[in-house]
Amino acid sequence: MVATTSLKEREVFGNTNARPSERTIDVSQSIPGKLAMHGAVVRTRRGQSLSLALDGAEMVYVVRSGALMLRVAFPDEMRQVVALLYPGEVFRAAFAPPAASARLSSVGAGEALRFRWPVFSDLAATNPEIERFYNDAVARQTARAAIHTAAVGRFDCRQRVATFLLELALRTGVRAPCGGLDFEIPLNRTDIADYLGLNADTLSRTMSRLRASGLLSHPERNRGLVRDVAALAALTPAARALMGLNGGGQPPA
Amino acid sequence: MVATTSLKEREVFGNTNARPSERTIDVSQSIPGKLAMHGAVVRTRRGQSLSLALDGAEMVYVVRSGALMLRVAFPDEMRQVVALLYPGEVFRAAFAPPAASARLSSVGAGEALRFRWPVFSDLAATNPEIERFYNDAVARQTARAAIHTAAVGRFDCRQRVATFLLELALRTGVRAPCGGLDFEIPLNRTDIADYLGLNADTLSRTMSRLRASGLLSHPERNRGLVRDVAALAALTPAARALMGLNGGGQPPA
DNA sequence: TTCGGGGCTTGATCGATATCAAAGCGCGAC
DNA sequence: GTCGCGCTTTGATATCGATCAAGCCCCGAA
Repeated sequence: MVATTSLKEREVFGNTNARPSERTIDVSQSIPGKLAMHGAVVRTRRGQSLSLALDGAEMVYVVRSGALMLRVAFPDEMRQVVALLYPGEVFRAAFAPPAASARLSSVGAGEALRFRWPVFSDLAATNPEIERFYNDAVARQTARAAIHTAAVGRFDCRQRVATFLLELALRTGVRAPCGGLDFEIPLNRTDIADYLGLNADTLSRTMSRLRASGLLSHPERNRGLVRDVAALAALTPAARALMGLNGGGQPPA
Repeated sequence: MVATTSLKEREVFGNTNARPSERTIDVSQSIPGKLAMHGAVVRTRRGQSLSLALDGAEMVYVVRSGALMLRVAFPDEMRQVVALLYPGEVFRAAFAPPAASARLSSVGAGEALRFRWPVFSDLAATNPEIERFYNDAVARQTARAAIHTAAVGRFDCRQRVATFLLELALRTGVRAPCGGLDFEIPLNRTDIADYLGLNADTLSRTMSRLRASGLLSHPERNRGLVRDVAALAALTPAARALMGLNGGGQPPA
């Protein structure tokens, strides 16, 4: 029930040498301070599952750093990562479909605030700032989900991968010395494939091609560097929509 | 600003001879009565567009009957119907991604309540019943969207079509004399294809095959009859999830 | 009645992506 | 160090669904 008071961004966004102010987006500001006083702080490791219910109560999570991932699974090994939740976004257990083996897990290391829904709901009802935060977060997430659905339903393989990379870069990237964006890729290939509705082999091939064409490089494992963000954006029809949603964070010239 | 008081379901769900009580679901009850006193009633015809903003104010719609459809479009003719909104569901303009040519339109004839978001938001803040209605509707829609995303990303053609038909049947169907479900199909082939992320030709072929196998029949144009709902459900991995979401409405034996 | 048009269906073909299989690589255990 | 395992990459092949094109059905107009 007691919250940590200050959040050290650099710890959780990987040990980049960029100062926080250089991050493309800084949403941590938008999480109302009062929330931290009532929620339990959960520090997550990569892959860790977060429970959707506790003692019969529906749970709510507010992402502070890192990212969460909602995956649903159906019979016959069919899995789909339905959403990636970045800092400032909110997950309520009722967002997960029933009877679909929904699992909420952490992508990389991070931190979230956890509440029981009845408590959170009361907080929102009595505090306009929290109410507004929740409603806005939900709306933003819904809009991002719409883009994701369209990508998965209509884009070809390269467009999907470009969409994913652009989203990650805009969300979590830092300006690299060369002027591009440097970002962590906290998902493994299988998870990315599940997010994009692709086969892992096909995904690997596609990323190899992007690397071969010079659009993408891997300064180190689990890290991506896009030198020419505009060129990457040109590969996905959703570029403008993504930039619009990501707080207009540094639209590449 | 003045609302109609009573809603005649039979008018808007097609002229079936079923009594309302026989409908699989009746969500109209769950819309708080107070909402109707503050919202403008919009009667919609098939294909009619609903504006996302009016005089600079963000709009909200609450579906009372019929259905709404949110479509996004990207360059190169890429369209995706991102969500179908059934009675009792809510749409806020901020749910639509920016710069993605989002369009909210009516599917068939129906009725919706329209609000300005600031007004709706105030109503919710001061009225717990409305607050709860909104939050629950959003959660339910998010869960349905998750299933839809998974279907579009992972299911093959037949599974997608089966999912769509089952969803429609459970949502809007009435028990047919033969024991199956009879329902209106208010979308044309192109719209269904856009919803499922399929080509219209492929969709047509798939539905033909379902018809040939006896699972589906068209008592009349724009109407579907599924005699053996369980057999249809067996075709989609999402059957259990859909039934879970649709208020447990008549899960076929 | 014929005509014309839009939506739907169906067939033939092609291509993108899934699938299967093998090899490469990184990394921790020992 | 070496082994072994899991993740990733790459190649060869199969397949499902998109595309293109023609024909059909329904309906309204003339």
